[in-house]
Amino acid sequence: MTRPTSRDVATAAGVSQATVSLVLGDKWRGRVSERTAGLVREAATTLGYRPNLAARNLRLGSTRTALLVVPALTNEFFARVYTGAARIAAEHGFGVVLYPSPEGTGPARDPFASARAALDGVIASSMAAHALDAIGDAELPLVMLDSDPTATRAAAHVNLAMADGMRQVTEHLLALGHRRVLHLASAVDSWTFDIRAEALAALLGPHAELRTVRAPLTVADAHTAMEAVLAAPGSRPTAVVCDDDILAAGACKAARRLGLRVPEDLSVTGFDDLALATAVEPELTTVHLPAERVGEQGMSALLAVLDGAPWTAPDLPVDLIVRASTGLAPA
Amino acid sequence: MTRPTSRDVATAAGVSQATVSLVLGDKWRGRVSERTAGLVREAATTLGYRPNLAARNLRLGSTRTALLVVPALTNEFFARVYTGAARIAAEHGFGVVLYPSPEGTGPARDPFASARAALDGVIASSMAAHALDAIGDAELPLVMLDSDPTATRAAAHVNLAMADGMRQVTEHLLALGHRRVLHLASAVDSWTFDIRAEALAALLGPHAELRTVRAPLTVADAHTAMEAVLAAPGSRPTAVVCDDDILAAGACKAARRLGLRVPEDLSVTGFDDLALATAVEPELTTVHLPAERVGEQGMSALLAVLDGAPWTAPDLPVDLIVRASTGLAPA
DNA sequence: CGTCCGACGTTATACGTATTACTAGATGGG
DNA sequence: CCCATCTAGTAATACGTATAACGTCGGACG
Repeated sequence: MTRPTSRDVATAAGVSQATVSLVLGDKWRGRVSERTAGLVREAATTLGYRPNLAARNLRLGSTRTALLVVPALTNEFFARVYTGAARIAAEHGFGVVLYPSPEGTGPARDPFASARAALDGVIASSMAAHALDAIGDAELPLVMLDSDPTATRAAAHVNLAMADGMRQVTEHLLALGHRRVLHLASAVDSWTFDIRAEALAALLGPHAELRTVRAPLTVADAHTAMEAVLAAPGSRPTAVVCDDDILAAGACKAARRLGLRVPEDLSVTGFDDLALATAVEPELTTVHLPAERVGEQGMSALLAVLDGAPWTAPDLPVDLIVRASTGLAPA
Repeated sequence: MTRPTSRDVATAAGVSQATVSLVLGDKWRGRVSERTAGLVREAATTLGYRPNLAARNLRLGSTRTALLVVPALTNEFFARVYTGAARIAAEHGFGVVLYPSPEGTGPARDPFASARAALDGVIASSMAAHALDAIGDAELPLVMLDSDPTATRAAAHVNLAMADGMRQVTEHLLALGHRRVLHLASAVDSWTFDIRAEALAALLGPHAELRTVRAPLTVADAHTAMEAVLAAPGSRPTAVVCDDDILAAGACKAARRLGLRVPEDLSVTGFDDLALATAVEPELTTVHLPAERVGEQGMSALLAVLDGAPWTAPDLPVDLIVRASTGLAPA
């Protein structure tokens, strides 16, 4: 009771294995009669034939499979990137396998061995720092997500207009009268975060006082970092710009714990527009990032590169969504 | 400039391809001299040799790859299940590829074709209802997560002690004096949710009044459903038991919008203990589910089944975590 | 009437690996 | 001195598929 092969189908249909392959591969225009093609298909279904992917991949020398390298799937943003990439891939008969680069801990395993499959290409987020050097030495086509276009040898880049997002945030806060701003930045070293920091500093610099505090990307860490800031003596910031909704949620909690109202006493902005942004009270003013689109474009770019076509696209637009966590600066 | 094969390594090292395979496969104890083994390894690294996984899989007739079928990765619970499964898999030289069953929309694609790889087994969540029948007809070893052990032909089951979780919730609320309880249940039809509903009704039945409202698993849906309940005339519930932290977050928002304080006026409990549970204010009293353990056990079970060993384990324990969203029933 | 051609298939082969047999030389015991 | 045993490798093969190259058999056409 082993799995039927194309040869089994062939004998069942009374034809040769090659004919089976032609029919099932849809390459029989004018090479096989309609009648025998029907016989083959019938035999295949009654036997429950499924082609052996390993054999096919070996023969074709390509697996129609891409590796997506992300820092962690528990981050909703990357789960959505995967979703987008997988959708486009499916439309083209491709698959996507994940390599969630393990957080430093443990021996740095081989992303390619762990994929357990020959790969046609790689899509990597610049935030998956741990895995990037291991990927560098591979000869595979590479698409980078959210990374410095001048710094890597990737075949294509997919970037978000992060600086523009920061511009929208800044203008929003300035219009509300805020002049003392805290940047609650990510502790992760990554190009996307650097871009935001630079943009914020440049845009806000002439008009307002800016301070920066960094925290790991968890609610609890943001909470403690923010509590320290708010409890310190001296003039408090009236607005806090966060690199991530997760940080913003922590900032809001810290404010509440210290008896400050959001947004009456303190305005808070996030980034990403995760489900979290509308789960907390007040709902977060944040910058919506089209995460699925990032995945879609990444996969599209890889497909283009595999076809030998050049690929380039403008940065994906991002949009400030004003909700309830920002308001007029307190007098 | 094509990828080097084991034969290329062989000629570079001045040995036969078989020897290369033996050395690199660590099967050369007493069959190859230490010196030539060194030569082979050296040649392999200088050439940058990587074995062709497709060829290996074809030869071995096994891919050391499992398919994980889940409803959606954007649900943090399943992202964590994946993480756990992937960790155990990696420890055994296995890989995990995902099939996030698409939500009804679109043509029901073939999970196995989309996996783009030959598979050794399948781990499926009962919540991925859309894909389950497609999986049924495959001859692959199957491990079911959170499903009725009497209803499927799975080789192994991994379940959580959901009924016990509900017991803990119920006792906690009864001890706080609650006698009018609302069950905010998931609109998804799934065994795990049925189990909870039954347990809650049975445990609470004699001691308190119970009403049930169902809502899709989003904060917004829970919000509107809950608002309808709280705004309706008649006696309000004093506690709401939610099937999921997402629903609980929506319930809290609804309460707050209507001017009710949590937990002084209304107690709310969740389920899952997602990051969301500690991101909202007040932090949610909820039932912690060991999501990573579910993935780990699922993968361990599959590995055991593949070894021909029987596998069975008690339900994974779950723990009520009392935080700030529950309190004494109002007088 | 010879030949050419289209329709319908088949035969043979290669993809890169792991593994089973086999070989050739050296060593040692009786 | 001869056979058994061990060491250090090699030759050959199969996994299941896709496809290039090759028949074969009528009928049409010059």
